Amino acid sequence: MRMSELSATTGTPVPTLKFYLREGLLPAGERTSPNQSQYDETHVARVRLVRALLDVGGLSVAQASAVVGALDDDSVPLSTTFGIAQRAVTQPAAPAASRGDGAQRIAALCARQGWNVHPYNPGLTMAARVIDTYSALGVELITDAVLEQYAQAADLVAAADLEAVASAHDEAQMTSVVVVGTVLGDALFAGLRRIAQETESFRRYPLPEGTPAPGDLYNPEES
Amino acid sequence: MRMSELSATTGTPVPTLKFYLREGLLPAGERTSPNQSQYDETHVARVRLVRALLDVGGLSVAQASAVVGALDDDSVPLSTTFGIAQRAVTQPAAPAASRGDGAQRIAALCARQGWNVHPYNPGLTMAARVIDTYSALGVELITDAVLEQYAQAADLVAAADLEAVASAHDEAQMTSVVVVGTVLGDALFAGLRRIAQETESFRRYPLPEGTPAPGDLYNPEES
DNA sequence: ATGAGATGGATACTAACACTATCGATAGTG
DNA sequence: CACTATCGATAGTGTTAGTATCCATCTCAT
Repeated sequence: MRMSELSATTGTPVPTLKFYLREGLLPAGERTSPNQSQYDETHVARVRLVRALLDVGGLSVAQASAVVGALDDDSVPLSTTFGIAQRAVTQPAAPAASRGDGAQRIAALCARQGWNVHPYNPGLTMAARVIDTYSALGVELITDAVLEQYAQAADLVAAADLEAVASAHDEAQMTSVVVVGTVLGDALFAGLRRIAQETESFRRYPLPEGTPAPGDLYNPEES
Repeated sequence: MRMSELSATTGTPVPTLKFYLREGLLPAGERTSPNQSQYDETHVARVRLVRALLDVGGLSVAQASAVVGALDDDSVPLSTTFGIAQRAVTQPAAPAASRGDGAQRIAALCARQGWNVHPYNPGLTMAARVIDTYSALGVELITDAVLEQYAQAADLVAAADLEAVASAHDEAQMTSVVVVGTVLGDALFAGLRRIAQETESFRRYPLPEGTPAPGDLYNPEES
């Protein structure tokens, strides 16, 4: 398969493919002559993966590059692949930026949940930062009860994630599922959360008669 | 309070504040003369909110602008504020882009979960798109069982979200909690999910003796 | 075999985004 | 009354994610 065919198959312009080659997102094809290369199905899959990470997962090119780098490195045991994928997709927060009690609250939550996690896990910083941000905004409604309910939900999702990983056919697919799932799972859950929020919102606060439905606020002037 | 003091209090440079004023992220102060304005605590809070949306929530300036716009518009009933916040923070996906069965699967999931949601809810598109993306990547491991576990988790989180909203002191704070919670909740859950994933991963796949711990893969050369 | 079109590699350019800097006219302050 | 601060406008900067152009091959249909 030549580059134009790779472009046609994936719907990605040739200059963009060249860009991905330059950035290391896409491995070079097999060179058949000094300026000819052959691409195959793995390249098609890789381009689709990259587009998924960028478009759906919202990663930057640099982050996506780190992710596919982890995918290509099969020397890493599966147990640690999560960490690599997580670190790749989680932007490193300013380390000493959080001077709130977020870190302690998250640590206490981990203890209550029986979570045993490495201190470098980026989720710790991420969650602590959010807690601190709530405090800084004066929103003190994120009680430990709320936090624990989030934690239970996280346990549920993590169990589902690992279940999906476990049902993979081989080690290579497992790794791929881990990496893809880490990124796409965030988006999937965010979408479901929005649906559940709306349902729960109407359950608690039914619209009075005659009030415009929320869908009527859909702004068609944006299109 | 003058602009320099607002800048000092929030740790945001004066030119940036001017930029936020231009972009409508920050309302103008009370003008005391043609070129003097007074700012108050509401401006301090607003700047902190904007920084939280941008830095922690990862929103763009345009998205943050839409969010604070929804905050400022108190003519909207609370029941629909979620929808506005959601639409503001969810990038509109290409509408006809998904030709997979993601939309049907999500619709079926909603039916099973008893979710009653407006068709314009951005979570529907978002989740459907993720499902389609999994399919396009050849990862067929997101079974309905996995999806349902995600949905249960989403219910849990949504209930916690609405619980937090319900405990707000007044309508204004409620709206604020809705908007902030929609954005920060995604980040909070993502962090907790990473922690739960690592815990669950080690539970299922314990490291063999002598294998480097995942934290040892923490790459200090990045700093 | 030969000319139209594609390819690889290099370089340069562009649009969008989030600031950042400068300017000129005025306003408040010691 | 010097001096800094402010407002509003305009312009410039650095980063990101591509696009575009060139050119010396290379391929393939005639």
